Amino acid sequence: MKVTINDVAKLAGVSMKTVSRVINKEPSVRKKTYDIVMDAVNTLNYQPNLAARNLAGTSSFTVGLVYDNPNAYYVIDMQNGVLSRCKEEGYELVIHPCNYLDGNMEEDFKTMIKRSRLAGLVLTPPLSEQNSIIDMLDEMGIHYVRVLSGRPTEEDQDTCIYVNDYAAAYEITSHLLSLGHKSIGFLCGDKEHKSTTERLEGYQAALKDHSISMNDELIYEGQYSFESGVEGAKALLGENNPKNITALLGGNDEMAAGALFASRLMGIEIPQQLSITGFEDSPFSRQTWPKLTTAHQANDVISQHAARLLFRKTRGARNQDKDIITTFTPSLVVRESSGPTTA
Amino acid sequence: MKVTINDVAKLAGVSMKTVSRVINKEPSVRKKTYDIVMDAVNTLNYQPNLAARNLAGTSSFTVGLVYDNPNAYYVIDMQNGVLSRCKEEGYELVIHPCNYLDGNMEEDFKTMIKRSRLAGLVLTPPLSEQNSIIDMLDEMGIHYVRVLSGRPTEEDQDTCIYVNDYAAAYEITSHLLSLGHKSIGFLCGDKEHKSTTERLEGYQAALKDHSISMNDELIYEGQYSFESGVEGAKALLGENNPKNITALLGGNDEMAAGALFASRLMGIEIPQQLSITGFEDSPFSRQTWPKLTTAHQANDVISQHAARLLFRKTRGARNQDKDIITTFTPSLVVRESSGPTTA
DNA sequence: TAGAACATTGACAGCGTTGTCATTTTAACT
DNA sequence: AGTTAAAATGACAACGCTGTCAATGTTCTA
Repeated sequence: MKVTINDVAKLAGVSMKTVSRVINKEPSVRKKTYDIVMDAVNTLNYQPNLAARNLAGTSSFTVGLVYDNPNAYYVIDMQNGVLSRCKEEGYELVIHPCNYLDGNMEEDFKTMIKRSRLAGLVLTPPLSEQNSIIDMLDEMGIHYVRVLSGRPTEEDQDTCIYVNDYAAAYEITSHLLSLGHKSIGFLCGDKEHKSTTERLEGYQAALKDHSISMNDELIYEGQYSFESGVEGAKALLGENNPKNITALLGGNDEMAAGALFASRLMGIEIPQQLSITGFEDSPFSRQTWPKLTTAHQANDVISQHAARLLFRKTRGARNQDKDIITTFTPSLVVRESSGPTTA
Repeated sequence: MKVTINDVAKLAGVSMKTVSRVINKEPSVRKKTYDIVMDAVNTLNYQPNLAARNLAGTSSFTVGLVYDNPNAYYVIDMQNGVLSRCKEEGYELVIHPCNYLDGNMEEDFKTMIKRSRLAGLVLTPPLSEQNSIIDMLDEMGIHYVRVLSGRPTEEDQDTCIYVNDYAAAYEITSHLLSLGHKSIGFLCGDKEHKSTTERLEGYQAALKDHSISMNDELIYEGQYSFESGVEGAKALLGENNPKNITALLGGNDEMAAGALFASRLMGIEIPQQLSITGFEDSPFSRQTWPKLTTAHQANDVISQHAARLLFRKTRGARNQDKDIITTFTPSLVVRESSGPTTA
């Protein structure tokens, strides 16, 4: 019933070490031997036992995905991406949600690592931006790949996957500008997040390039939540929209949805009286009314590349994956929540 | 740096087997010995190595969570619930998203099980309802716990956690009835899902108890998706709402949101002209406008109990967790999408 | 064609636990 | 106190694999 490396070895007529070499794709196995062994592997439908591999080897076959993110869509996408690569490479994934504010994060990490020695970690924002965590991991000698907001200029392409929020925000803002909007509000997330400052700078750069003067009063800092989107829209639009805002950039889809909600309460027609845009293209940007214009962020693809990058680091010479993309730029998706100014 | 069971044994002045007994909470360890060992465990901050335990032991310390569900909120909640129990009990979780239509599910399962022998599986709908899968698992001798839609009458309380959708639908429908609605439409999911028939029967029972005659034309079968909610509302409400529908029961929040969207397109005011209710109380039932009246389903708690049930089965005598709840009834949450009939 | 250099394979220990079974200690009886 | 049963502990192999290093095969050089 249970087939081990020995069974394969016996059937192939080689030592178990040779089978081990084959399944680990080690060099210096004759092509012919390789084929014989693979035949045996296939006829027996052999699956190497992960526990044994992790115990015996110096390297491990489990990777961790660490996140502290309230956005279910985001987490699922990241998870699926990493998982799909793991499956292909025979790794297993242990997920590790955590709460940065908990404080005992360090202990938490250590426990996780002791329990199952890890090949490496995929870190997602906002954890991936926390220097204290990075330092800790470096100190512990743990491999990791960070997914974070940034631009191609930042060249740590061995451990980072960048999401170019700057460019995406620039594009969305340009879209709004080309529609004729001049007074564009920005509902940003909290400034602790790198994505917030990146998106903000993209927004500002676009305005500048279109010779529109900046106005800090058009910027509202929230927390990337639906509620703060509601609050932000109320704050910015005020009683009678004194700032003559005709478009609102949501820091993410949730905030945009919140703004949509608030507009409704205030009796504002979207997009006739106000354009609203989101960010990320999560499923519910398609489930609002009207549907949100947003920037599509391919989280599943991003996380797949993050996993590939991790495997490349982890397995050194055995894996020279060359086609890893390390910078992703979310792309504009125009839907019904944005339109030309009527003014 | 790396502390093993031997280090603990040495410090405690006992054999490693005794330490093993202590960390596994085996009986027949003297209280005094137990304390000494635990002290050593704590001062050394010992964490048993999972790979070694899985390899050496007959039982395993990893559980699997299997799902084929497009709802990110649901999956995350289930995951977190199971994970929190795993953490407490020292288990690790491997998640296994799958696509039932893929066909090669069986192979898939077998591979997963071979790679890391599993203590057991937590199955979520719709997989948990698939008899072919259950049979397969029984045949393979794999422990599992199923989370599925059902009522207390069904008494497989050793392997099943029931979500009483029937009662919840009854309650929601009653809520609508008490508001004065008489012609209530139902946007149900596809009938393949047990939750669909359960919710449908609850709806029908409530109507019956209020002496309202049934009308199959008030029922639209969709797929639990936003889009099918849109379609359903259009179909039911038609050109001029010929059926005089004043309330619409969504099979889940997404369908309700879809119905909300469609109503908007048709210029129908919610809740003045039409009440709409959801099911599940997922985050976006709070992010629609108006917010959805729905039935709160505590998925995280449900999955925690599922995990506990699994552990009880798995560890037999060593674990006699008695406070496991095996039936959960989602509870009505009244928000702004439902109101009295104006007719 | 001998010998060196290199490529390929194998024997065996060891990874950190748990299971088995033997041994020692304690408790419970005459 | 002496015996016996039961409880508590320990010694050691085994889990299925990989790392190390030695052994064998192959190819190349002169």
